[in-house]
Amino acid sequence: MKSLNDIGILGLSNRLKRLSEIIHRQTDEVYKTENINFQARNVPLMQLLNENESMSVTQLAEMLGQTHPAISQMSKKLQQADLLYHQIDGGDERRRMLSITPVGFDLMDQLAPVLKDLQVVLGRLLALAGGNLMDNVELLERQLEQKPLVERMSELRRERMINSVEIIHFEKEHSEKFYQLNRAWLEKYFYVEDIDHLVLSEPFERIIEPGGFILMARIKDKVVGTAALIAAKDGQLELSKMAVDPDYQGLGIGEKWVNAAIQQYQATDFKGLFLESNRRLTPAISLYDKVGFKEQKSPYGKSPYSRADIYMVFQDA
Amino acid sequence: MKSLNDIGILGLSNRLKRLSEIIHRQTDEVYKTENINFQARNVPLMQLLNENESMSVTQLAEMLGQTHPAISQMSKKLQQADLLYHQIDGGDERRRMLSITPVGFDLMDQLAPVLKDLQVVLGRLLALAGGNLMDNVELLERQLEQKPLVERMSELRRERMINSVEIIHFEKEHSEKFYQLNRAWLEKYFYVEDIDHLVLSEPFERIIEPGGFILMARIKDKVVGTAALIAAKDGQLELSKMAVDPDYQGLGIGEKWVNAAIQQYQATDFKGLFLESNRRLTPAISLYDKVGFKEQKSPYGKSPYSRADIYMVFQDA
DNA sequence: TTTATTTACGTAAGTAATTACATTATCGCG
DNA sequence: CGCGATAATGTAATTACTTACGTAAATAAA
Repeated sequence: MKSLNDIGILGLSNRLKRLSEIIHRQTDEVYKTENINFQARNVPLMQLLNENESMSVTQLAEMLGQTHPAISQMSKKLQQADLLYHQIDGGDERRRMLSITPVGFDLMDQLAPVLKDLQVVLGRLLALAGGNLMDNVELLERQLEQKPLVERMSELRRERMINSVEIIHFEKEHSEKFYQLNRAWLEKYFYVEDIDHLVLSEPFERIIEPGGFILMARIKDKVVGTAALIAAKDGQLELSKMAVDPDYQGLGIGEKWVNAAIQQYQATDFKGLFLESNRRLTPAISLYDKVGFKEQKSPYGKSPYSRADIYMVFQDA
Repeated sequence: MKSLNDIGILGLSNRLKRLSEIIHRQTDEVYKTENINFQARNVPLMQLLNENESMSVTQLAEMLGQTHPAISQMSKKLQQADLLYHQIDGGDERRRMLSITPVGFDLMDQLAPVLKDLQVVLGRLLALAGGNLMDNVELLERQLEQKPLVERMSELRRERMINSVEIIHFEKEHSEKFYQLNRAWLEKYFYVEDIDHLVLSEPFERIIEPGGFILMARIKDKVVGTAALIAAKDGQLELSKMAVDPDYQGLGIGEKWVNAAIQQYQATDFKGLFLESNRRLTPAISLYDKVGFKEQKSPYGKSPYSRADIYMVFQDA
């Protein structure tokens, strides 16, 4: 029969809980055999108060990694047992500063040698387990706090998606998709100008025949992006018609995508690569900047596209 | 303010629990964002059934490390949700074999890619944490199962006690204690013979003056054991009058104690060490054997002590 | 075969936490 | 200086377990 071990890491959480409970139960057992009438779960709280004289409920909750109701309820019971008492903080009337009573200190004194011994015993156990279990647990905790699983999951997918992007050359059957993606992009951010319609509806004639290129981005047979390298004056290429399916935006495809266009340019004899864009598209601009496009004054004067207000030239590294 | 970290290993249990809960909560969150209506806590159970077709409640409980009522309750809910069903085992009418329904399999299919991704993400996390967290957790669990904390604690104390035993030479002020310990021992196992009374009441005159030794075992100013090396015929020494305070018996003092006597013998010019005892005292006999005393036929014939029925001679290693 | 013990499972009750909500005090800002 | 936002606490309800106990089937012992 297959065990949870084979099933793997997902049982980790259960495992941790179980180990925690074993330690808990066994520690309780130790106190019992020592004739100390006290539950293990209260010990960390008492220890903190023993070290710190007096602390508020939320402070304790934070340090013990529990919710404040948990501490509130514990403190209530411990106060009933005359082990703790509280005073209202002078500065803040909401705050109840908890402290240990004389009875509580007696208990702690009684507990102290047992705790010391437990420390030794557990220390030895941990040494057996490589010694860094505590650190590892803490590390994991911090990591998960910084970046929760949900986020890590979407990162993984994003990564996978980026890896699965293929760059292919334009074929006749892509014409419609080319038109759709670009039109959708234009309508989202600007409006479709006459010159757009002209170029988009006849990509082969307007871009490829004059010596340019069109690259399509494909993820699992689905075309999700376009980019065109159009032959311009002075033997230069213009990067243009970059559009990505909205469903796949923000996934980091962009960078891979622009780099593919640059490579394509570098494989040709053209002696310059530039693009025109709009300052409003800050994510795009910063991406261009990142891969090596730097802003310059346009040598052409006014662009045929009214939306263009920035001119960037690729600087070979 | 001092944190739980400073307080140390005793917070381990809490830490583990907390980490477990974080993973749990975050995994739940992942399912939610994936629009899978399922709780993380049920996953290991479903996985086991997915791998194994059908299992009984107690089998599942054992493999998942939970109690059978927990599984019973879970299975009830999962059956209500039409994810599981049960059949009564042909061979054993008490046993309810749980299996996944078609609806359940659909869910598992839906879950599968998410689980795979989670596996990857957690795998990376664990790699960060050194990679052997799982093993360490498992190791600790096994260790604690084999030898619980209570036992480890008493081992620690025993160790400490053995270390704190001091061997000192007999002084006049020990006379009374010497008498008491030996008398208590005799009364417990046998009865006090006349010759005992003679020797015990005048230790200095009867043992030390004729060239023998008396060693006392002391733990923190408390004398807890006696042993005498009595000069016998043929230039031999007889180990005798070994008595340990009942409160300190069974703590492993004995061995240290006998070895001290042997060392004392070896520091002298006596050319032989033997003892007489009774076969009923099996723990003592096996201890003597362990440190190097071997049974022989008594060369003296009948011992002056009627309780003696075994004669053992120390064999130098 | 009868009888005692063990095993499989369920139900009830208890526990230690949680979330959700209510209350009151403090803070910050126009 | 008032007034909404935030913070500190408590209480209630919920949850996911646990232990304790009961029942019935299976097994071992007499």
